[in-house]
Amino acid sequence: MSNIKNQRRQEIIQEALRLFASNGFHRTTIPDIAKSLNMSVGNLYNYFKSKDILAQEILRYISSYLGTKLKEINETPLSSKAKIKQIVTIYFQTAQNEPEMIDFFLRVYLANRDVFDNGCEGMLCVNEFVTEIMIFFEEGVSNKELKNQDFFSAFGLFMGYLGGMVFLNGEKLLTKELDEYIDDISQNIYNALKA
Amino acid sequence: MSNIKNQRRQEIIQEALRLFASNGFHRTTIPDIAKSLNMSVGNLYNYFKSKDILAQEILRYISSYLGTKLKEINETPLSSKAKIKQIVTIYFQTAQNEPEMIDFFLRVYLANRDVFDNGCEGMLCVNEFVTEIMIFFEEGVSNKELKNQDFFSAFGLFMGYLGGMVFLNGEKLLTKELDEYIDDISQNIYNALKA
Amino acid sequence: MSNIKNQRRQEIIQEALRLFASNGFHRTTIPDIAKSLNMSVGNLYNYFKSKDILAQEILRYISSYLGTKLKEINETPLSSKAKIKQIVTIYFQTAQNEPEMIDFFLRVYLANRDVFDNGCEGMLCVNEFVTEIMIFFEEGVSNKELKNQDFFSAFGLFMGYLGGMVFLNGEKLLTKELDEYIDDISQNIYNALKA
Amino acid sequence: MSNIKNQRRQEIIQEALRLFASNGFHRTTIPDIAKSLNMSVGNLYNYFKSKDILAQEILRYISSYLGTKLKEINETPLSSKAKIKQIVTIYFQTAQNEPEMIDFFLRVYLANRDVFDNGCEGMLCVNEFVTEIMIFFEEGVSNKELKNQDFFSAFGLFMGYLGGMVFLNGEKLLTKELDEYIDDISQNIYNALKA
DNA sequence: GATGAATGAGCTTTCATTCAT
DNA sequence: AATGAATGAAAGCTCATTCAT
Repeated sequence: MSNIKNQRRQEIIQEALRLFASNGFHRTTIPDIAKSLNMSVGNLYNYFKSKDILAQEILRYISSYLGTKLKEINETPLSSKAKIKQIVTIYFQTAQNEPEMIDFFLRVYLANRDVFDNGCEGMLCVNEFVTEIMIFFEEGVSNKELKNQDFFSAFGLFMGYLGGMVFLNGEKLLTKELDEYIDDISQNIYNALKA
Repeated sequence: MSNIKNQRRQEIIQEALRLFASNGFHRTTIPDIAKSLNMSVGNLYNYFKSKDILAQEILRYISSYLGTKLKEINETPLSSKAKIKQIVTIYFQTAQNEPEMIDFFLRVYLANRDVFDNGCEGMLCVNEFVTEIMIFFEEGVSNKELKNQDFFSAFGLFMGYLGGMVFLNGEKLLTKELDEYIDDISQNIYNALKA
Repeated sequence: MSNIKNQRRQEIIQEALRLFASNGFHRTTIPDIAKSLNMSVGNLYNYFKSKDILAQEILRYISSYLGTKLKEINETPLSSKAKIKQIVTIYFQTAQNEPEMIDFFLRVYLANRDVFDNGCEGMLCVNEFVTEIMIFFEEGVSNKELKNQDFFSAFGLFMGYLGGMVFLNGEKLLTKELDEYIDDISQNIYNALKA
Repeated sequence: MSNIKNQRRQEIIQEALRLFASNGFHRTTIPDIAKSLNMSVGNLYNYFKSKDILAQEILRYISSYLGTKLKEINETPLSSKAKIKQIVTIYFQTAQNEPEMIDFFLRVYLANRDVFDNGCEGMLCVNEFVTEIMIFFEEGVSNKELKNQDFFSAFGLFMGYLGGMVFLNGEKLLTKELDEYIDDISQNIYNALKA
């Protein structure tokens, strides 16, 4: 694929991500996306052959984006406790600065399972991201900083907790800014997971 | 409203809940629901005057159902630690036996905010449920069993964590049955919240 | 028909008239009318066997009501010029005090010809009213006060002109109150028709 | 907008006008219009984004069409009396040859005020037409051919009278052809308005 | 690659009318 | 006479996708 086409694909992914995240999958139409990009509907289909496939590519993009950030954390020599705080920080920062990424998880991925049925089964499209959480966890366990338990007990805690907070924030139910919760929440997670 | 009509309303709520939970809000049509109930579309509208309002009533129903269960737990003289385990148990049992309740939260409520905009703002429709969590938490704090912190830090942990586990279960990613996670997860939550 | 039933019929006619006149024929539903009368839909159908027939009865009612008023004028020994002024006055007073009568003509009768096709063909249902205009006109002609011309040239002038003014008034386009136009318009009509 | 698309819009306007005028607004459905044009429903919505807006565009079209004809009359050096006859002639000719224009006024515009509420308030969409009547009237007054009176007294006479005649004609109540009334009616109007 | 008119199935919602009670 | 739940056809409108240019 030509470089220029590849770049256009990236632009589409980012704009569609923004729209899906703020309006939901079914309320965002292909014509909406095309118009937002000053592009014709027909041409959009030259880049992604269906709406579902576009959503799947977006999921991969997010997973890759967040995976990369987590990888940087994993590559530092910090303690598990410090890494937890870093992860929470990254997550909340992303939720504040590029809220579309987390919102896409909550509003599109979580809610429209059938869209991802053919192409993103299991963890196919969120692999990069999950892998880094797994690396973080297993290193903590082998260092004896973290308690040895089923990975998904830990993964569910991380992802559910952080997602839940972002949801509450989106609903304007929180009494403080999201980042003011970083300390409490990091501590809670650490307490839950520590050896 | 006549008793018989009220009972029919309940039947509609339960059937619609089942369908929304398994197919999502936008992929469940009013004709689908009507057909599932052997009822005409027009008559369905005699009971609920729009699809959104039907979804809102379902949300109230779930909140009331779960709120009642939590209330029973709150009224026992158990320690906070024991109550946490009870709550996790109730939640996972519900997820296994009546999965539509939890799925509705994840697939409909969480993801289609606009549906609930007019009528369920803030916590209007989930009030009963949230209130019980709040009571549980504040009693634990005043007993000095739980650490005093922002309520939403605790609420997000509970709801996000449990919801996250149910999601992973629904995705068939868990390696064990959901109820086999009860001990680990209760312990993690307790560790996170204890004084 | 029993007296009591007849009275209920009159109440229905008047309420339905009010609703049809202010919302139009198609935007007024049978359930709307029933609710407005604290009556069940089914029972309404015991009085009028279809929506169209209800509208036709209303038309007869209006024609009779206005016909009676015109008859009183015709029975006075006034000059044609004075009668014209009386007719204009009656019409505008009705438009101001019971606007539903004139509005029904404009919004329902004029616009939904098919509703009146079977049952009110020709002048079948507006007979009383038209007859009085005819009597007025022919007396004027035989007195030599009015010019002898095709009756409909005169009838169209009366009805079109007055209806047009009420429409303009309803659109809030008039710069004065409707009754302030009485003198000008009576004079114009007289000038148009006089011998 | 491309030329071809613009032309298609015109075709839609003309066909929808025909249907609305003969069946009324509510009894003419979008599928009816689309079928009449050998066009899909969806595509019709690419041209006009709602049924109401389509009706509003039709109103503008008629106002412009008739306004243009009146303008030609106004631009001749005829006396007011002669102009009145011309206007009546044009109106009745239009009613005979393109009856849909006048019928639309009577059956759609007059009777379905809510359809025109958002977009055609006041005289917004009939401006071209009304303006020419106003020019005719004011020139007559300033020439001293016509009596100086409130414009709407004159406007209501013109429009109401002519509309009323067309209605009677549509009801097949007239004993002569519409154009045989031209002389009488022109004379009546002139008598009503002359100085 | 790019355009956008065109399709048509399918959506939510409405409502005149019926009928068992 | 009275009720109102039930019917079901049909309305206005949407949108993923295609295809001739």
